[in-house]
Amino acid sequence: MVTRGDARREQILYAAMVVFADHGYHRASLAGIAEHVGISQAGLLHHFPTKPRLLTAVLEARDRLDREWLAELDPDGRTGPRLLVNLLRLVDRNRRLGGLVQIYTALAGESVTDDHPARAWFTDRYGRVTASVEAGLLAGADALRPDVDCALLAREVVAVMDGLQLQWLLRPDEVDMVAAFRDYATRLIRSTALDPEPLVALLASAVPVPLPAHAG
Amino acid sequence: MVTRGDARREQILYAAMVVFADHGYHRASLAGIAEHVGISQAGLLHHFPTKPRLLTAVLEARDRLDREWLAELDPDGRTGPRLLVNLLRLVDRNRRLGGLVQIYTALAGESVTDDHPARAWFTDRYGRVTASVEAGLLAGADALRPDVDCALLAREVVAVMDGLQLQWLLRPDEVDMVAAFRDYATRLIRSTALDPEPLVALLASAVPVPLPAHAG
DNA sequence: GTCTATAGGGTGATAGAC
DNA sequence: GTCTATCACCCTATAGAC
Repeated sequence: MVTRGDARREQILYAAMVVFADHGYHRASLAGIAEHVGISQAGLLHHFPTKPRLLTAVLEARDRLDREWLAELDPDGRTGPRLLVNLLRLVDRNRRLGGLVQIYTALAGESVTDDHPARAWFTDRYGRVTASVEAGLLAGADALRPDVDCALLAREVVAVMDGLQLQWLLRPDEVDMVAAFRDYATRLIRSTALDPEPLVALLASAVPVPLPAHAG
Repeated sequence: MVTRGDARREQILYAAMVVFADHGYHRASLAGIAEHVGISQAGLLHHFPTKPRLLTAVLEARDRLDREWLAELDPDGRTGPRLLVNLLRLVDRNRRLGGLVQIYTALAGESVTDDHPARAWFTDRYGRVTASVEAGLLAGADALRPDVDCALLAREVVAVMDGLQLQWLLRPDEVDMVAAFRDYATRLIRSTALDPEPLVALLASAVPVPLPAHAG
């Protein structure tokens, strides 16, 4: 539950999300974030005492958002190859959200450096995300060919989503992540599911309007 | 050709590669790089007048290294699905190189932010890399099923390599990128090549000693 | 809860001696 | 080519008034 007194905090969190996405963590300044909110830098520090703690709060807020999206995307707890249909919808959602997704790519890349304050969080998050995808695959494993390695496959699926996102952020108008992921997921289903064609059809119609590859 | 007078420059380039990889671009300091070389910060600036120009030089040096590796990996200009065997070798090489690969992930993530000095370079590089993979696939397209979209597939392959690398950098001892990429490439060949099994066998023996997934 | 003022640290780049 | 010294800047965080 969110009390009324947290309104300013949420303003700051949102502004910090935007500024971290635009400049990364180390280049973002507290003064810049405070300016977005319309307060002074010292005023900001009243709500979040240090910069790393602001970052932590931002990442936790993103976590909550992610959980809401996943719950909304996957109300029936769909498993096995059908999971890919939900992930395709997630890719499409990320595309429409634009800059707010950038924070992951910008911070994840930055975080691989030695003692980055977000490193533990990302290490953790990848563990949870891949484990969750793996669990989804395992739960529907009876619809998959028996030689599928769900652990390796989970890492692969997450890797494809991240890698496409990086290419898309660098060239949004030339890279169609939805088309690329649909192509990937279709081939993946055909090579791992026991009864692929119904799922392939679902995938083809999962995201309402497939965009042309080079839309202006 | 490299003249003897460039020795110091190369020392600096190497040190910069290491420090950028460890800390990213913005957190790396010229003084820190200079210390690795054993000279002063002002001494460094005699060879590279500004920090962005040092970064550019580092990226260009990595480019040259990459080209040498690719030439060595692919002496016969192998194309089509066989390209994947060479890429698996590249993944293995990256694993063994450790920190020197990190510079790509660290800088690529950082570069998606608005006006990062490496952004244009990465945008360019992804264009070249995906185009080169696509060209390789197209050149061997007669060994592929006719419905394969080489452009989308090229982006996908690059995405898998990048995404796995990020996961591996965050948890080097838990993520086996070679195994994951081999698994991916095997499935990909089976679902796209007209005569997959010889290539699958090649893939299975391509990297001498497959590591156990959770080696200590 | 928000402000101004400032301490205290680090940075990229320049000037000029050797 | 390399150094020391220094400038000018930006940053996080604190102190204390309102």
